[in-house]
Amino acid sequence: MPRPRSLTPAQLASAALAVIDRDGLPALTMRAVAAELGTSPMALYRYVADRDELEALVVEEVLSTVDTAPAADGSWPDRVGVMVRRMRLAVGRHPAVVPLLPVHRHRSPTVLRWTEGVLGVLAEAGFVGTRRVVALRALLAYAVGAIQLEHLGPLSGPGTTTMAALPVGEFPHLAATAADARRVGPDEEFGGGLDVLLRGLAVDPD
Amino acid sequence: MPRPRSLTPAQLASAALAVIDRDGLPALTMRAVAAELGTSPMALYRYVADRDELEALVVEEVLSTVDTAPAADGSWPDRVGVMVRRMRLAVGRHPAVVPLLPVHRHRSPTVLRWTEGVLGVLAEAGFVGTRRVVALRALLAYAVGAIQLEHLGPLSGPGTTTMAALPVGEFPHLAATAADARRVGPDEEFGGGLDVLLRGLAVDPD
DNA sequence: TGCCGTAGGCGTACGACGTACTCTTACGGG
DNA sequence: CCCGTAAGAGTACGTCGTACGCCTACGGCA
Repeated sequence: MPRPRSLTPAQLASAALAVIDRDGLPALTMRAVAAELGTSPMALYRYVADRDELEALVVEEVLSTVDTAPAADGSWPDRVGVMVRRMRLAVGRHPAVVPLLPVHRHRSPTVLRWTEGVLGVLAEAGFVGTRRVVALRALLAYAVGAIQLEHLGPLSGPGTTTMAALPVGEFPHLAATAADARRVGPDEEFGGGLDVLLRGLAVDPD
Repeated sequence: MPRPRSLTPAQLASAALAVIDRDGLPALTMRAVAAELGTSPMALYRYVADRDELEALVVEEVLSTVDTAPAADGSWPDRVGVMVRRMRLAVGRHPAVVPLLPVHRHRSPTVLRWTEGVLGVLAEAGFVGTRRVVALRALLAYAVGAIQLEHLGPLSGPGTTTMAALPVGEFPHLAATAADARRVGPDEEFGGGLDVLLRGLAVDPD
């Protein structure tokens, strides 16, 4: 019988995401999101307990677009590879939220479903017990790390240029590798590393 | 002839690190660091341009303890493994700074020297061109991601317990794997994933 | 020995943040 | 039609980073 709600959590999430995409992560404030929705800052607290919960909503909004069904075709490394790439693609559409992912990852239902999907493929491939735990965590660690590296310090960015200009006497390999790195695109970088990891899983003797 | 400085950047860094270790990362404020040093907040701005630069100082303080000389003995995967583990050990002594690492990593001279060391071993092992770039980035991605996972969402933490209690109907593999995960220690988790990656590099056909 | 220029350190203050508390207001069921 | 309930707005407080300007301690020179 009371007054009905005028907003949905999804509206909150997409307003917050719009702010981030437009003005960057530091611009994500309760006031900015309220303004985006044409409401007052305090009204948001009817929907989220605090700013932290709003961030979690944003993370889930970004991740909710990934297909969590186990990939269907190909060898098991290919199938796992497809699932990891799906996660990367979803994040790539909103690069500015990257720093929020490691912090709120564990609260996301999508991550749970995605993990279940990956584990299903690994299980079919014969991974059990500790070996499956290690495989999953390695894939997760690589995905989290590589996505962050890609957006916080890309090979195409100024860091690489700086390294390429380093004194060759003190940093011979670094200077040479940085020069090489400018010719490696983000897809090649991510896919190359992922392939290395999957190959390692495939030959795992344990 | 002017008045000499009464603090060193190293003193700033270790005071900031003391604050973080004692009260956590959110407690890292200009005011708190100033209090730690018995000075006023604004005095810090004679040494750093802004809070960001203070964070960079903390990161370098933490990383400066890692031995960046190329590991000497063993096969090249063992040698690379030793260097990655050194990085993890240094970070492990100050877990609360983990969220700062991905952001300030590229400014650290220690990271530059460490990278040079790793590249040296990879070069001796025959890695050149794109293949060496991909190998380095994969190692970096794994290290960054695994260290974060370890401290932001450890296998021994509440997240794993929550997953173990998930409805078995909807998440059969996840529930089972989470139960297994409670028996995997952090060293085994990190080392296992690292070994997978190194094995993948060793069989890399390109 | 004394003074003076330089730069270090401090006090004050401002705007923006998250959010606690209180009041007002709009709705839907009797 | 009216009243109970919960939604939303207004106000305000404490904390943050840090801009600005003043005071002061020091080392070199007279």
